[in-house]
Amino acid sequence: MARTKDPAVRALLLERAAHMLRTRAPVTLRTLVAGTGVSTMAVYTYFGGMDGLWRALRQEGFSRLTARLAAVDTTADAVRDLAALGAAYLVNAVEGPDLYRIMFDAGFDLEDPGAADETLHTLVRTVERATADGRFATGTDPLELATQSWAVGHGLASLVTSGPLPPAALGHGVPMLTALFTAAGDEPDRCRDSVAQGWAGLRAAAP
Amino acid sequence: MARTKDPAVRALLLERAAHMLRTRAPVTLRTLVAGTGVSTMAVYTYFGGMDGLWRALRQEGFSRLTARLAAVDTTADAVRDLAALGAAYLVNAVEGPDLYRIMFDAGFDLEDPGAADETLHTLVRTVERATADGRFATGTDPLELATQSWAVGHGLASLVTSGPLPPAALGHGVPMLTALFTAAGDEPDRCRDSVAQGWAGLRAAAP
DNA sequence: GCACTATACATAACACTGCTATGTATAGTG
DNA sequence: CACTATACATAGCAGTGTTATGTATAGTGC
Repeated sequence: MARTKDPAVRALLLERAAHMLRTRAPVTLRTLVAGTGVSTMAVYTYFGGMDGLWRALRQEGFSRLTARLAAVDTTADAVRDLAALGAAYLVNAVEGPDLYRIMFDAGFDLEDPGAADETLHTLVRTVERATADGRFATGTDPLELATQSWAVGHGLASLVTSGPLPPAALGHGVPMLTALFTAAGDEPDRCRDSVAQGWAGLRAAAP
Repeated sequence: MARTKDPAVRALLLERAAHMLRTRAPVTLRTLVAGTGVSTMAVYTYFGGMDGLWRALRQEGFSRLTARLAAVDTTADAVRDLAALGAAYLVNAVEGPDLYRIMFDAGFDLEDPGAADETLHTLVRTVERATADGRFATGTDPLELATQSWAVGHGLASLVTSGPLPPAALGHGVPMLTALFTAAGDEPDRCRDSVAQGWAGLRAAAP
């Protein structure tokens, strides 16, 4: 019926935008398309405008985060895995601070609102596994504990990437998660070990 | 030697900017001065440009936060006070979400970098008091626990004001702080009581 | 008291932003 | 193969923050 869109162009613009964000170059309509050969109109045909580009970029951020969390391997120790997920979350944030910042900007409107839920769901499932293994009290609400773990991760990631806290502050994740999991019923010493192990698998989370 | 600046103009612009932020009106150079009688140049003489205005606005955000925390009354129960400070922090964030968001934007460059430290120091002093009262273990690092409490507060505040979590999620602050303080050595039941009491003084924190 | 000067402030133009109206070439379809 | 809907380029628009220029005025040395 007519010319069809080239998905490669969309991917190129998205990749270039992410790169410019990483190198702290100002991402504007004209600077984005400069050098790519495509015209400014491409942004409108593929994203419907700059707002659409930012939305797609937020989506991209969640996709990368999801991939990061999926790369964390599952072991017999669910509490360890939970800590490993937390560490992976922080690594993702500090490696792409600008992309991470954008993910939580502008009223949080995404192309696919389920993307954030999926991230949270990974945590929920791991909490359920830990509870099934008898690590947490039987009455534990998985969504509640997962949300609290997320808040801890986001709090640290945000304060570090924003500037007020130095990168070393990410280490607070260990005692904080340990406190959270212990309060949920895990045996203190064992919990400390599990969290420490999961935290050590911090490098393994990088693809 | 020459004409002197009128501090009232500066305060007026700052107040108006904060109001426009609160009412979600776009804050731009021209919309800011529109109707005030002053010209666009005023922004440059008083703030050196829009960047300076944003910096001053961030400063204003920290000032209001500091005032909020100072309004929290000190009781004999330091752990209760610590929870009350956390609640006040959250109230401040949800009552002025846009101002709060700005506080942690743009690389965190403030006019007075000590403003954030002062906020944190309020928490540090309260932790020290709780430790002196025998609530926390003697080896407790006040700055460490204060920072962790801040991370909890900021994590919740940020996720709620950004959208992913509903306002009701602020209630997670109770179990989270309880877990943190219990891990620091406080007796679980007593801690729960203290935190609940501090959290109840949530309305009292409003000036 | 007064000329002098440095400063606050207004006006207008500048380069830039995202966006849209218009025109053109082309890929898919009957 | 003609036709049409669509991708895309070009150019102009209103808006942004910033800066150059001019003017009036508040403070200071005499």
